[in-house]
Order: sequence, then structure tokens, then C-alpha cells
Amino acid sequence: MAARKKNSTYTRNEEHIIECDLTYAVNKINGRWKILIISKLESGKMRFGELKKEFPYMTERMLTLQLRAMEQDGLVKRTVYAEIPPRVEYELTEMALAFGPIFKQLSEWGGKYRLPVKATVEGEG
Amino acid sequence: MAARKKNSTYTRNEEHIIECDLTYAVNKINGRWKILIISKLESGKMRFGELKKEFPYMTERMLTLQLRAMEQDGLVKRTVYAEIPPRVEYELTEMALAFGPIFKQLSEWGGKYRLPVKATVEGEG
DNA sequence: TGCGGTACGAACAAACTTGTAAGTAATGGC
DNA sequence: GCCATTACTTACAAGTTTGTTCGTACCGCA
Repeated sequence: MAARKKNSTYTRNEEHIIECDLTYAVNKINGRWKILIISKLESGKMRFGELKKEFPYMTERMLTLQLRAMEQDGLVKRTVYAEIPPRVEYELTEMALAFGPIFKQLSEWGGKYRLPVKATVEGEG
Repeated sequence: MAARKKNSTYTRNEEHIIECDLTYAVNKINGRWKILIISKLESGKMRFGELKKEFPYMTERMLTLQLRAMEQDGLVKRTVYAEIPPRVEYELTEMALAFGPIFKQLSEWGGKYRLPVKATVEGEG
């Protein structure tokens, strides 16, 4: 995102990390917002402004940065229409769509383990 | 990890995020090392020193921090034996083990999309 | 000429994560 | 007493991510 130092230990470690298929995959969707963006775009292409409305507490800047990074990573396709006012549409690429079932499983994990206490209370009084 | 400010937008946004099952799950395993640690521990309990050897480029401090956080999050169980020199064993809890199949899929994703160019070259010349 | 609408960009600041280096505790062996 | 071992802990520093604010471009409309 913001111009990395290329020789820091931090970056060197990252290089080790993305040698592993698993962590490579996770690295593609790290950050706070990418996963949410992919989730939203799963239902089809959306304009920048539409995405913005979906995440009221995410700033425009963050949305822009994430979308740019995702474009670079081949997760989203960006289509600009030469109109005034501008219109830009975002849609998922095949590789991003392939996250679908994984996200579903992660979501199920979250649903199951989020508040295990609550479940116990219901079951046991 | 290191004493968060409780009223920053950063933290407030996080609270929004963990209301979603999907991002709650991802939040549990974020950071650079947790996923790798879970992967290693999937094959059974390990001592601190054994884990350390598995990740030569991860510092002791990072390993400690991650393990502590994971313990707090209920992902690992920590067993201390009152011996000298000390012996501490780590093992995954049920909720961490439940990540297994998900990690497998993520890994497959990584294997498939990591170097699509290479695959094309082989297939198409 | 000034304003509204869209999708950004840039400068700056705050917060968080990660890495470096050194030190702790307790006991056994020399 | 001094060193080795194991599993940490602390102080410090560097690096990265996230958030705030302001400003751009273009056209149509009043």
C-alpha cells in the first residue's frame, strides 16, 4: 500500500511467509476490510459509491486503498466509464470468487465459536 | 497485545467488525504467525523450544506474544510443568482444530492461484 | 460564477504490529 | 562461584496499517 522498505526484516519475513500456500492465501486477504469487500462483491458488480454505503464506518480512503490493492493482486476487476460525473464499477475475478466457499466455512466457524457461553447457558440453565 | 486505546476509531471499527461471524473468525487468526503456529500444532502438542525451531525467522518474542494471545483467545492450551529447566507444552483446543479443514482449503487456493503464469506456460507453451 | 455530484489523491497523524537486544529465574554440573 | 539450559520478560526501535482532513477534475444547472 504505502511504499514498503524492501530490506527490512519485516518484509524479508513476509517473503518467507508467502512461500507457503496457506499463508500466501491469507496474505492476499489480510487487512481489515478486504474480506468484507469480497463478501459484498460476491453478489455482483458494484459502483464505488455503492460499496461506500455498505460500510458506513470505513473511510473513503480505506475503501480506495483496499480496492487498489485488490486490483493489483488480481482480486477485483475495475471498470471505468468515461462519463461525467465519473462511474467506476468493481467486480470479483475468478480467484476472488474462489474464496466464496472458504468464507462460508469461516463464517460458520465464527457462528459456532463466537459466544459459546451463551449456548451453554441456554442448554444448561 | 500491547494495551490498546479503547476509544480510538481503530478500536471502534474493530468492534463493528467482530459483529460479523466471518470477520470475527478472521480476526481470531490475524497477524503474521498465528496461522503457521496452528498448522504446526495440528500434528500434536509441542514444547516452546520445538515450536521455536520450526520457525527460524520468527523471534522468541513474537512466538511468545502469539502464543499468549492465542491462549487468551482460547485457541491453544498451555501446560506448564514445574521443572527446572522449565517445560511448557502447547496444544490446540477444539476451536482451533476446527480451523483444520478451512486451512486446507486456503492452502489449496494458494496452490492454485499462486503462480498461474507458470501453469499457463506449461500448458500452452 | 458558484454549487452539486462522483471517484478519487495527497499530506499528515495516530494506532497497531513486528523486530532487536538484553535480562530474568531456578537448578544441576564443573 | 560460574556457566548452561528453558521459557520467558522488558525496554526500545522500526515498520506497517488505519484514520482525518482537505483538495482535485469534470460537466450540467441555476
